[in-house]
Amino acid sequence: MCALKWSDWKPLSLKLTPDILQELLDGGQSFRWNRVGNDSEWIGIWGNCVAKLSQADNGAIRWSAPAQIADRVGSELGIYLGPNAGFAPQVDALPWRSDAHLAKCLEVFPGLRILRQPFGETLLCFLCSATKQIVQIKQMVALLATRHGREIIPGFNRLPTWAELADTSELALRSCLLGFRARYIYETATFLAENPNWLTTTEAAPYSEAKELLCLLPGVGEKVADCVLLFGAGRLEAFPVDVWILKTMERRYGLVGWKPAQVVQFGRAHFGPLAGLAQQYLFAYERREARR
DNA sequence: ATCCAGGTATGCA
DNA sequence: TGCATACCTGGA
Repeated sequence: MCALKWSDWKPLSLKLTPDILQELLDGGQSFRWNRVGNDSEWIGIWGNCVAKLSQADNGAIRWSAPAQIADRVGSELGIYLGPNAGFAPQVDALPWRSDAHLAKCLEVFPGLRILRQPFGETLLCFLCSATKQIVQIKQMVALLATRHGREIIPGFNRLPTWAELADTSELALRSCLLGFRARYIYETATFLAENPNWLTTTEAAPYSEAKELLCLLPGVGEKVADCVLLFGAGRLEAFPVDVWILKTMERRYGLVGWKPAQVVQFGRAHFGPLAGLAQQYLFAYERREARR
């Protein structure tokens, strides 16, 4: 066995505080980033990519990847992390001038962005997410990769493709800690195996049509569909409403007793076509308050 | 021990 | 259309 060779560290035009980097990588958008040791280094897997991020004291972030795939990872990382300039123009277009709470959230998490993850695996991850905490979702996803995904480089597996999942069984999936989600994932896999272009078509469809299509899949409701479109297709108009956003809307916006569907309407009307970006800041803020 | 977790589908008024 | 309940199971 030979030790894995990593490429030299290269700079990213990304600079964040450590806690905002954590919020970005491990705050519920993605589920395959972990700290290396106990310090300022992270290792993550997405698609066929493996990368390490390292943060200097001034917040500047560098990346490295296994030498033999470093070129590819380098260019994919640029897509994954979003535009070099970040989301500054989009953030500025949010209604923070007339919304003091939103302004506060933007101020507390400067530089927070929306990841652009592979569509199919974002769907898989959020099918795992129903009534589970991030830690547990990460366990499920890790088991899926270990048991059913192919090796990218020694020690690192990608997630199984939908075709590969269709070749497993509901029972095999249940043993990946999935519980009742196993049936959803298996049935979705069966459907996608019979409709090979479905995901590609859906990803390319206009937002509302894509959302309707996703909601046809077993286990996919409004919330999951919006997460998949926001984190896996860059659709910033998607406004996922989970318990945290419900709580935020109740506590900060006075929408006591509103149901998720009503909050979705409110969000789109109040925050506009980039509502999903606002959602991420509100979400991060509410969770931080809860931990205090 | 017991309770809950970033929902969704289903059954019943 | 609206509301309650079941669904799995590892952690807190």
